[in-house]
Amino acid sequence: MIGQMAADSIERRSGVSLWRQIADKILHGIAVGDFAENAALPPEVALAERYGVNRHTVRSAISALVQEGVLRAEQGRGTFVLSRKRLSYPIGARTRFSTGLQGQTSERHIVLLSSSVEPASQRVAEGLGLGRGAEVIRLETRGEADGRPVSRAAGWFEAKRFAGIDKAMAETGSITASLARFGIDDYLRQSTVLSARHADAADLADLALQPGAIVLVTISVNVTPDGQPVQFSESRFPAERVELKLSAL
Amino acid sequence: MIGQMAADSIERRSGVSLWRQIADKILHGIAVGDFAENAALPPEVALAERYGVNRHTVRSAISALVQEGVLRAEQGRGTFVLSRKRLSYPIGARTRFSTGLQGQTSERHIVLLSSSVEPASQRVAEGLGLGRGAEVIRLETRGEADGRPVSRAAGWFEAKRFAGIDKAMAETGSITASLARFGIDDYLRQSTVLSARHADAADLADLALQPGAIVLVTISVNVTPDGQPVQFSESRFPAERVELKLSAL
DNA sequence: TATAGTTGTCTATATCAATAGACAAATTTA
DNA sequence: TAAATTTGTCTATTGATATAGACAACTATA
Repeated sequence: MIGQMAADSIERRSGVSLWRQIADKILHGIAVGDFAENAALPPEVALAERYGVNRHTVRSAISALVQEGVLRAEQGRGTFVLSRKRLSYPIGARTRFSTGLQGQTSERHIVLLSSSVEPASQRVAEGLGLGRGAEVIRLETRGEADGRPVSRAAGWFEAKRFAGIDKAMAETGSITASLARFGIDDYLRQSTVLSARHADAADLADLALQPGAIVLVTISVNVTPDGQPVQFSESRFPAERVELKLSAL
Repeated sequence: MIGQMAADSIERRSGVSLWRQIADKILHGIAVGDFAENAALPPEVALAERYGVNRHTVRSAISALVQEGVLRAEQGRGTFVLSRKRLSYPIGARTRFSTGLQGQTSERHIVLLSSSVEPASQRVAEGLGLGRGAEVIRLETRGEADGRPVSRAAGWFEAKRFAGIDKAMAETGSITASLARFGIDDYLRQSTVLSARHADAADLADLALQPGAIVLVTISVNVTPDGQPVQFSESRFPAERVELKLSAL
């Protein structure tokens, strides 16, 4: 009934090239299970017919994905799917990076990219319940799982209360552990706003993405159990590697 | 510290044309407040310099956005921002279309696009706790607010139990009201999985989007208060018009 | 009424994206 | 070994993208 079979939803003159659209389709196909992992992709001619384009266009798409490390092409044999399943990142009342990915990866950790002190912007001040321009500490971090970047986040904390959290973060590699040093042994997610956009230059660099990739963006506020704001943050997830699982919270 | 100033993160040879990237940037600028609503955009030459491209490239981006109804260009005067803010669609334990958008729009409703009976696919069967291939009713709907499409959803219901829900839906224009006819006066969201991708042909048509647009995708299961699965659904939201607000649930 | 600032249109050129066809190179199968 | 299948490379052509420059048309302002 639904889902046209062949010549499947390719848009011309859209500002997005056909090879990029087909690369995205293949990625989606892998994520959804149409193309099994470690198995061969259909041959180039078959894909070309399926999507209603020239074989060379399919080749462009494939070569981009080979470049990204998703596929491996072998002359005479076929093209094989390498990439792992998308991680399912749970978001709930007690959202924690490491515990959330337990069972899906053998290893994960957070890297502190940079830290700085700055006056709070409008939205940060609102989120943390501070006066406009109050000093805040900003931590730029990257989450990695099995060696692949899976998130990139900026977190803001009131500078007065959390002086030294950058050091704690560098040492522990954990937000939860760092906050514990300031007497916060539990915190809850108060709000989360979600959107999506194309990756910008910084995303591409930090998340090892190819131009045109999509990132999921969450903006959230964490509070203590009695409702006191602790952390305002904006996180970016590469849509091709991560999906967000909104758990009952 | 962060965010380069000029020649700001435009990617060449990415498979996404420069005019499309700049159009996306302008949309983002409007959403974030860099470009105020009802005010003039910077002149074309200024934008061209800012993004490090030719004036004609900026013009292509602007003309696409004029086509989308986001901007209005007036010869001799300038180019003006028309579009409304993105709607904030709340997702929580009791996610309801109409009540969720109350206060943000003066009018909203759901249109039933089509309905059919089909054997349950793997994921639908799992979501509803049915045997593979059990008959399910599928409702294709579109959510509209103030005359603009803001969502597009497919919902699946066990055919045996909800025979006639398509008629109920057509008459009431509400999932909640339709389920009430089957004795379900409350239901909760059990799970939600979120992802994002480029809009496909059907999305473009049903949501009145331009090629290259991004859609947020949620896959969710609704259950009765005692945990009995009622509805499995996949919803698509145009990222340029809607953000998802994950409320405490 | 000039003048400056802005969008609109035109021509020209170079590069990227997509199609088309032919054949080579490597692998698997009969 | 021979044939069939599949990826890799090459040439050629067309249309979309992007740059460049010049000037027209319209608006607001000094």
